[in-house]
Amino acid sequence: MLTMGDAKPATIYDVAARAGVSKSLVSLVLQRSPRVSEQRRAAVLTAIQELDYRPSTAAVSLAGTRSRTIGVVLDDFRNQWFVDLLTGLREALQDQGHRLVVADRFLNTGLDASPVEGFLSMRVEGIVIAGEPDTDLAIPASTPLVIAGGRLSIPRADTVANDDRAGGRMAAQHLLGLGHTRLGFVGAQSAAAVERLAGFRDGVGESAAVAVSSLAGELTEDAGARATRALLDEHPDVTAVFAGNDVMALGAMSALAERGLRVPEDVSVIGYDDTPIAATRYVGLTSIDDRSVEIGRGSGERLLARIADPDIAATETLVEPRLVARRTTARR
Amino acid sequence: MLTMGDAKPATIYDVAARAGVSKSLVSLVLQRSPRVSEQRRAAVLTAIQELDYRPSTAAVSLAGTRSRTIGVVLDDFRNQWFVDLLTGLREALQDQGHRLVVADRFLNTGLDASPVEGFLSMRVEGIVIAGEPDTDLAIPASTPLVIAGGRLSIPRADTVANDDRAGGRMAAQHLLGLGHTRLGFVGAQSAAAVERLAGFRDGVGESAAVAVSSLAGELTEDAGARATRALLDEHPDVTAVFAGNDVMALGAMSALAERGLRVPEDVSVIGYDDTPIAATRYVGLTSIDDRSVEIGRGSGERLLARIADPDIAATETLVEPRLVARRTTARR
DNA sequence: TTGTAGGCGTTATCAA
DNA sequence: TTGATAACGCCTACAA
Repeated sequence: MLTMGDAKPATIYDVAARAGVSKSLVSLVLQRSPRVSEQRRAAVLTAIQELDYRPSTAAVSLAGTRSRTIGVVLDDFRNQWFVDLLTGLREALQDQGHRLVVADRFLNTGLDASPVEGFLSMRVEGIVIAGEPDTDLAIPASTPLVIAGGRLSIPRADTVANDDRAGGRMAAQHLLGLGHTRLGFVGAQSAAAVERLAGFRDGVGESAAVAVSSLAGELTEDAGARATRALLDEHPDVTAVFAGNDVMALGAMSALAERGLRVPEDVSVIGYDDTPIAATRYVGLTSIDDRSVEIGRGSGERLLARIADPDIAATETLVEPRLVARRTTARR
Repeated sequence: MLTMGDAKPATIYDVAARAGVSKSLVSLVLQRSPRVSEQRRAAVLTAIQELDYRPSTAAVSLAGTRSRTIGVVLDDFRNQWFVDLLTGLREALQDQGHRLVVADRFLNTGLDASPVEGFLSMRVEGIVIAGEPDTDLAIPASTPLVIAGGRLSIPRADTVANDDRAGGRMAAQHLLGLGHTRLGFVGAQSAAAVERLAGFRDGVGESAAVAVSSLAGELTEDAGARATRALLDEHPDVTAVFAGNDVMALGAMSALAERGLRVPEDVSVIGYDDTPIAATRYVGLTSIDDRSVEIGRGSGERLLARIADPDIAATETLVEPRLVARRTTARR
């Protein structure tokens, strides 16, 4: 790592002086204006190099008409799905010259009441909320907003989310295709899980029996284990379990192991979200990929559209998920 | 979620006019100056409320002497250890009125050459680099810098990192305490792994035999599996395996399963980093907790000290790790 | 305790 | 194609 000495950051004045031009000229070069002679441009560019000049974002966004900044609110950095979401957002936004600023719900509490407050102070041009938005967030109607991956829809906000119902159907079809006829579902009373179950039932149709064990509360590993134990008590004959998400699927696998049931020889297990844990070879969990990259890209595009024209009608986009077959599901 | 109408953000002028005072007075109230009459303060505060006023961070940092912003560079959002690191950093920094801005190496590429470039443009007061820093990062000597969790030390940067050697010793003592005498290590040629192995050997001393299977390259799950196979081929009698990190430990467990060896009945396994995966009940991996929260807190404190006095000597802080015993290690 | 005025580093609007 | 000059929204002496 090189570390170069530098006392105070150079300003546009320094650059102008060194290049022997006016500050306006420097500004034009910075904005890649074509109406600058090659000669002057070169002079400015080398001055910038020599002085290690970097425009102050504060000054830029204060003087300019737009901040070129998008705020992304994550519910929790621990939920890894945001990684793919960001990838998609990047593709859609930063290539268009927008800067992404991410914060989880707790990042700057104490300074700002909420990450949204902070973003508004930064005069972001738009906000992406990843996941289920807090119901008490106060976002001015004038701020373009898109909910990525959440099911709760806000009047003036675009929504881009995984098609949970379609995912449920895919899980069903996968298991039916493997010859399973006695299926179980373990989940919780969350909006997503409810949709996934609905799709699952839909996909199963009359072809098989579905036993459901759904708990109130969180979709945790522990809940997955408890729900699975209850399921097995009631329906010891199930040969496949669809879990509301990957974490619950892990819990299900623990519970199955406790009963001496092997996965996938005795019971197949399928999760949802295709988290990194599912993708490890040690776990190798068959799962439904919610296509977070796509959700991110779609969210970014919607946001750009709304920034361009704030008055367009809000849309609701559903992204088709994809099944990733691994080691935990097998032919009956 | 409430969404309030608002066309253009209110400025300090609007607030001043509404409260019937000067902008300076408003500014004083914003800075919680005690030299303001209660009466005026109240008037300003209600005006702020009514106008939904929020100071522009751009204007604040441009006009003020300090940006009150710290940049945090993560190598990759997928490495979950940054979550705890941020928790520690928050405790140390944002309570002191500093705003945290996080970026991984790719977040704003295309706009800035690197996240560091972006931070310098924001005129951050300090930078925290999480993990191993890129060797070609150009950071002005005038910017306070601390490397959190990296072993590579930079001349003028403070370093706060996990004591890998101590962690290795702990792993050894744990296994010896459980009665194991034929130990294996699977790792890779990374700085961290080398230290961990050194500590491991140190902790074992003359009490047991250590077989090493260390590959070149990355510390991946797959490498862990390959290294473990090689280890078992050479030393089929090992009863415990210490892996360079949790991901490799997962690979080790896969390889053991392939050979029909049960964990922990036949072979104990211990990882390093105490990642979320290790903490799941399904995996239940005994691991060394590198105390990322502590590293974050320590990094924040060092950074504050360096911001207060840029000329203090750089320090190197080692944080004592902690062993977390779970299901994958058992008495011989 | 409160107000006035200048400046922070840019962009934007005019002239030249 | 270039250069003055006025904003942008706030902080900070300095004055009152």
